[in-house]
Amino acid sequence: MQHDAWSPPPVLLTVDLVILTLREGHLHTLLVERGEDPFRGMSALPGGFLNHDGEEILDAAHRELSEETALTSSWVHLEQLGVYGESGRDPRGRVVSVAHLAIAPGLPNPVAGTDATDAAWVPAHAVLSGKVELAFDHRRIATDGIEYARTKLEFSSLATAFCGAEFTIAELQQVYEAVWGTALDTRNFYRKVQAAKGFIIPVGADRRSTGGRPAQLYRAGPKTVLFPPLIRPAPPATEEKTREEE
Amino acid sequence: MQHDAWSPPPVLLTVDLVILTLREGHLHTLLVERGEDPFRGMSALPGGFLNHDGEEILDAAHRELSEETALTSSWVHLEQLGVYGESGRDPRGRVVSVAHLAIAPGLPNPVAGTDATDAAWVPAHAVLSGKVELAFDHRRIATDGIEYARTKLEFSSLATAFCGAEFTIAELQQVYEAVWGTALDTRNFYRKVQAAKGFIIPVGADRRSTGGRPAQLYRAGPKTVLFPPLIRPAPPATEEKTREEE
DNA sequence: CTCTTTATTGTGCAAGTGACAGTAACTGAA
DNA sequence: TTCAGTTACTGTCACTTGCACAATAAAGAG
Repeated sequence: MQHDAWSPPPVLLTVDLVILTLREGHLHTLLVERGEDPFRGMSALPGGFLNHDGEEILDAAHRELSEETALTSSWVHLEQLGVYGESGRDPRGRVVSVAHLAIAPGLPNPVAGTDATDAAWVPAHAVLSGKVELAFDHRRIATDGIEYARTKLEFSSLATAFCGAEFTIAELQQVYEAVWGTALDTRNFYRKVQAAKGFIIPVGADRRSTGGRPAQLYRAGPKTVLFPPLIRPAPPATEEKTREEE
Repeated sequence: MQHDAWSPPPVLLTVDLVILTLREGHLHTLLVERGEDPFRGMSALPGGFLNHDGEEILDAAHRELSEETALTSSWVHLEQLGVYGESGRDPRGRVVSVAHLAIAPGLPNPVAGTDATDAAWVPAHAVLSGKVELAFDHRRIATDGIEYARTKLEFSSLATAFCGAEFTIAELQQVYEAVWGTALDTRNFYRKVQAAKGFIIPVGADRRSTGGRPAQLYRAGPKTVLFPPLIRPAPPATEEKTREEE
């Protein structure tokens, strides 16, 4: 039904990253201060355009990640979140962003990347509550990314991505507590993570010498899907008024 | 680090649809026969380029859906699946596809759309098993979409999207059995769906006059997340040899 | 040796799950 | 009217899983 002269409208593709890590027991995400003109000076998620026509999207995400964090690129979990392509989201024109979720253990202090004058770890709750303003629709992307991570912690071994190669069960529990923002019962947590076969496997004892009994060390197992899952406890019933009908 | 002359490489954006429905108690997906040149004559998922620079991605998906199915666009569940943008996936150049999952009740026979010479419902197992060849990476997209739907049936009220506005529990059970490809115990199914508050709510009796007792009619409730979830039974232990360590 | 700290293992009860059978409400034919 | 046929729904019981809660084990410090 189109004329022969019609050709599809080209769009520009960006890659944006929600990079999560744990710092001082709390969930943080990496934000940069924009040095280029749209929203210059405002906070934003790390990201950028494809470098050239043949660059793979996942490769671009890895590139942006190492530009911002100077990371070895191993030991990071990187995964696609979704597409954000609303027509008005970028004043430069039709820019479609492929959002990614990155998770890594105790990341070093960030370095300023190409398009960013500064980069810093910001507590997740500051983003969720709207305390910090983000450029474009990055607030939405970050919120979606954090919620996605929270859900995925229940059914996958994603939590081990927050830890180093070897970790204790107590450390793993701190990951869950930090990401979910809730306290967990230590005894039940031990039983659950060990019941999920292939989740974590023991290696050798350690003496973290925090003053107590040394903890058994574990490393991530082969299984990526958790069964049984670790169901996140429901938040303290807010307006849980379920109306009885008629 | 780039010169001022550098500009981001433009890409072409397509929208592809995995449209699922139930026909004769089995899961079907809609495939079209391509009438245009890349992969002309081969089966493919319905989809196409953005119409113009300002068209929203979700709107484009709705447009392609109605072009192919002549659907009222209400009563359809439409949701983004993910991005498929490998550089070699389309011989025409850098074409990035935003895959969508569409689910609708008992759809009418399809009509040939713009770029398709023919459209037909194909059993899902024919796609999964590779019995039908698909253009581009559409086999992968369709597989991901079906698996996504199967998983989401467990934790969300997605199954009601396969039914009409009003449905019986037996019909809902047929949805689960068709999508999962397994038989379910009717008594336990009744208990579970009614235990998940807000999943389905009763309206008034009906006489489906299939010869038996009339079935209570229900409509989809407000809750989209199912709790407790309806866990999909594990397939008959194939090579479930869990090795006991040391 | 005792106290403190952290790690790890048990125990009981309530709720959920799965396997299984019986009852209820209609239609249609004898 | 009765009875067979068909479909919709409800009930039970053994078993597993879930969560709340407490006790024990293994270090270091004095």
